[in-house]
Amino acid sequence: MGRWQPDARARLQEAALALYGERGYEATTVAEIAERAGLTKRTFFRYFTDKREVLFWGSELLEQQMVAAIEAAPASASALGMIGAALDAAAVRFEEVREFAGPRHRIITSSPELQERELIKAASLAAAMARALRARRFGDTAAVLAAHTGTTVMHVAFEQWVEDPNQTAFQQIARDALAQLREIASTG
Amino acid sequence: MGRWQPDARARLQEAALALYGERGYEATTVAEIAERAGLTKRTFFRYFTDKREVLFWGSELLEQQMVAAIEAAPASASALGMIGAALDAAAVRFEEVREFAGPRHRIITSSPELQERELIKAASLAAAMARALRARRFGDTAAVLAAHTGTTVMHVAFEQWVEDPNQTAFQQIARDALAQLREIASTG
DNA sequence: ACAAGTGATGTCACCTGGTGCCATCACCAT
DNA sequence: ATGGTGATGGCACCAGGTGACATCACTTGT
Repeated sequence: MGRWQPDARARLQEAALALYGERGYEATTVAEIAERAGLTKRTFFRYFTDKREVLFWGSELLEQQMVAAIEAAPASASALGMIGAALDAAAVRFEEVREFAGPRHRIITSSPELQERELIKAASLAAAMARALRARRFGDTAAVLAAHTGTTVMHVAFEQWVEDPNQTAFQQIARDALAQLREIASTG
Repeated sequence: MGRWQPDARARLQEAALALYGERGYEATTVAEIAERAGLTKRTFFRYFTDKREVLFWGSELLEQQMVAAIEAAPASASALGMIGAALDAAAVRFEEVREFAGPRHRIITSSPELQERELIKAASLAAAMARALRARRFGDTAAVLAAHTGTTVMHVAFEQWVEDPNQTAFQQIARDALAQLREIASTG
């Protein structure tokens, strides 16, 4: 056994998720989170750049996997086809963390500050996918539009998925949403 | 003449825009902004809820005008057609403030904190447009997707517009972008 | 004309998020 | 033993943000 309790980061995440859920995000203090994890405020800020970031650890991984899906898509695929592949990749990740998705989503929804952070993560994801699409030889505007469309579809699908009593697979919900988008874009 | 200098809000906005531009957003203190406007930190926070909001005054107006455009669109229009009408309305507003658009945009681009705020304003706008589309009898998912697509197109067009040496009209750039979206959504 | 009221501002104390700097302390390599 | 090394604690400090109260010029009712 090491000289400190292991997994300080994970302990901080758990403590934060619990306290944010119990008292609300704003009513929770960083000092309280740290104390619950057996650490100090100062140490909290060594693991997370701010009070919000503790809820968004792992978003780079999702980004990487979705980008990888675009890079691996067949050359014959359209821009939105590649976005579909990226959404399939996201589905895998989401199903892995389904257990925490609900509480985490409710916390984020309850705080504008946290929604802002979620939005900028989505924007970062969109930018990464846009770069990947450009690398697949799509035009600049087309790449950006398709990428942002992808995150929009992802969010719409996510909200349906996280509140779905039937536990429908994310992949299916996302595919339906993407199909609906194609429909409204081509109609009229 | 009143007992206080008039237009406190406008003075604070000007001071903030100037200081953010000169020293950068993070290096500027609310107390400095207030001092430059001949006021106090406390008064700044009576006009703006936080240090970021001073750059986003008037976003509700844009929202209202775009929503109004959707409400006024012909019943025969498609969802994206109504979004197009909303973008035309946005174009009017943007041309009015073209003078400040460039500096303001550069400041926002330079700070993640400000980008977060801009993103949540866009999300609010999208939600408002989605409500308007639902009122026009579009389905839930279609309304949300079309609305978010609209803000995406708006942002893509805005970036091209604000940096365009030819001063092309926003309306034209936005219409082109929307047409491109329709293309990528229908191809493949 | 005088008193009471009103509304924008100032003042002050305070809390919390966030950071820089240095101390500590267990373990590890030589 | 001796000297790193790396995660942590402690402390001082700044800035954003808020609540409570004071001020002060002008307005309104009588």
